[in-house]
Amino acid sequence: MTVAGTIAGGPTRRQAIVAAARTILEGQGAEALTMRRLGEALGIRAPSLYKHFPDKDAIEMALIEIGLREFGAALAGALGGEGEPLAALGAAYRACALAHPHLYRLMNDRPLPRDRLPPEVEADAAAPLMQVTGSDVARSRALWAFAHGLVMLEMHGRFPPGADVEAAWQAGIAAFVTTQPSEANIHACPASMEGVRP
Amino acid sequence: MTVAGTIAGGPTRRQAIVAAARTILEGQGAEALTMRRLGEALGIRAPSLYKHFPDKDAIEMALIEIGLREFGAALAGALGGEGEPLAALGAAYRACALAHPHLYRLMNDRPLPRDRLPPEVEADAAAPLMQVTGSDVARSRALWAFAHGLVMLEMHGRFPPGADVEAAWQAGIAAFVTTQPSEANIHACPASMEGVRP
DNA sequence: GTCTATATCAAGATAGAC
DNA sequence: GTCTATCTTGATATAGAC
Repeated sequence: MTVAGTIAGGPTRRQAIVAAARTILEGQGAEALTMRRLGEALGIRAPSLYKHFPDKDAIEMALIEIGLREFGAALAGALGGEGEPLAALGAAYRACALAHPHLYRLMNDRPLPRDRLPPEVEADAAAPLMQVTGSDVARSRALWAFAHGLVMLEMHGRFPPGADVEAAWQAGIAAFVTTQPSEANIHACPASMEGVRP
Repeated sequence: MTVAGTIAGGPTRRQAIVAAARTILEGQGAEALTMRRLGEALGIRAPSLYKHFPDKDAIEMALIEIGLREFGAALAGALGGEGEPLAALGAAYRACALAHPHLYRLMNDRPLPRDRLPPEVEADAAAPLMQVTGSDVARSRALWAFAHGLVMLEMHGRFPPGADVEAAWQAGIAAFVTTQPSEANIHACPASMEGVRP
């Protein structure tokens, strides 16, 4: 009964490969994640990796899946505390993205190959964004766009040195808070939300 | 008196190269813009290009400069008409970006090498974003982030097929309109705005 | 200003032995 | 499951002749 990655007794070879891939990605960026370097980090040759993954994309997809799960969990956790939910969500989004910029870009700054991803992963990651708007899809998408755009601009250094990025976050969050449809909806979670993604 | 690109009598060789580079970029994407293909499009060999530009980056910078000028002009034009300025600006931003997605990404989805760009170009392109908020820098940055984020998500197909992206634009624009500091400021253009970029 | 020839480097992936 | 050897492809850029 050795289903890959599900039993105790040390990490699977696959898991070790994914862990090493993540270290390279987060430390040196997506361009540095090559099959040769990945093999080197594991003490094996690049061709050996193909005994565990069919191609490089499969390794990247494993990273994307992990990233989406962690990111979604962090956002969900931010909604658990007290304080303005929108502000808390925004702060968590920013902190999480900036803490893992290369992983964030791998997840969110390119087309998502949905057919190579377990079906619930994407919607689960997006659930907190739906929750905070009371499942107002258009507002969730607008909010996601704001957060994603600000994170990307900040990552790429598109604001002048010394710019008050925090003030920009507050200005945007304030805009979305002010137009909230109703307080009552904020924590509502209709059954129809399952499977919905922004 | 044949200053490059400033006199009548047909395009400079440099200009022809940039024009061909733009055609490739817009038609096939940034990855397709290689020195070999660019030479091929012009009927010459790749090494000959180095007689006109020091390296590939210089050609890309020329494209970025053109793109920023055109984009800024389009945004400024959108503010000239009647109707809600924020809505007009948003619509122009989206239309312009989606009409030239590869050029847009070259301009906005990566770090901007400011030292290889004439100093006024970036601020000029951003001026309409400053104008529409009455030079509220934080709000301008938040607005830019929203527009940039939504455009990027749409370009990458991050919304489900059939998603109402237009509704997301309206939801975001509505949020920013509602929190406008004051109607009077919208068309104000203080002298201190020159050189300011979001 | 264009050419040919070449340097340099690096990527993903496969074949087949062990 | 790992290895070596190799295929295939493609990139930027330079040297030097014409």
